[in-house]
Amino acid sequence: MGRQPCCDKVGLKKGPWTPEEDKKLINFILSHGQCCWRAVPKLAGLLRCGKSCRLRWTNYLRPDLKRGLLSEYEEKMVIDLHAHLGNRWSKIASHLPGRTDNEIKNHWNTHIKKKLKKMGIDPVTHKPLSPSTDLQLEQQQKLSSSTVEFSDADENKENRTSTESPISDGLEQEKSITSELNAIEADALLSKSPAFCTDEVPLIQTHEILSPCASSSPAPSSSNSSLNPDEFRFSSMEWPEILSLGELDDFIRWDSICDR
DNA sequence: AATCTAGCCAACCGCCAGGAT
DNA sequence: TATCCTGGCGGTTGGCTAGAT
Repeated sequence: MGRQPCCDKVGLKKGPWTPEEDKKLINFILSHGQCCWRAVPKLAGLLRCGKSCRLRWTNYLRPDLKRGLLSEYEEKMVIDLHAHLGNRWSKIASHLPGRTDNEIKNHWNTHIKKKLKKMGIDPVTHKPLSPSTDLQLEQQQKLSSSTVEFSDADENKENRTSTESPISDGLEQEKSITSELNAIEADALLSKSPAFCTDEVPLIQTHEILSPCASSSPAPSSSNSSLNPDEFRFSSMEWPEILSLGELDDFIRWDSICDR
């Protein structure tokens, strides 16, 4: 038979997280890494669903998250990626280090959509909304000239919409996009880093968080739960408020937790 | 100063794929 | 092989805040 249910949802707290709850969750993840989200709330002393804990961690508490608005470059990346991948926010987020799918989704819905509409571009299809005026054409040219180019993918761009083709094209296209983007991102991020919204620099760099044993692994993306606990162990680091909370020794290792 | 409105964003909900039993 | 659970994903909601009246 299968496993036990994630949570019974009875008597569980919902709504905004309190600082206390955050502390408990951070404490727990710091000392045990990410594993068995179902067990986290119980062992961390939280009246929350495991799912809620995972979401809180990945979208808000993860130390490698960037804060603040998306930079102009990140915004362009999002637009280009959306044109190719559609509403696959997690895929898009995986190309933007330190950004979460939720954050990108929100930013798309609240800022980028409006921006594109203003420019006469359909945010869904990435095509002109109506017969373009000179102004709209000019704006579109500006946008396209400043966006990240996809050599192969762009050739077919005209014939498809974000909702149909990018998804239906399947994994092959995504792979090519991904490999192109990796190269593009590396260059672009490096070359732009001096002006890369300095107030959005992550509070803590990934390499400062992960212990040497995990150094061969890439920085955790929005979905890094596949890491085994030994690969995802925090090194001793400064984390105001958190490390002073104590109680860490009271927890047991994930190995034994997961066996239960 | 009080009320209303719109925008933003954190969090929830429901579905799905993959894995465990 | 069938059943069930987990983790992940995208869509949606609701509360908070700032600006307008």
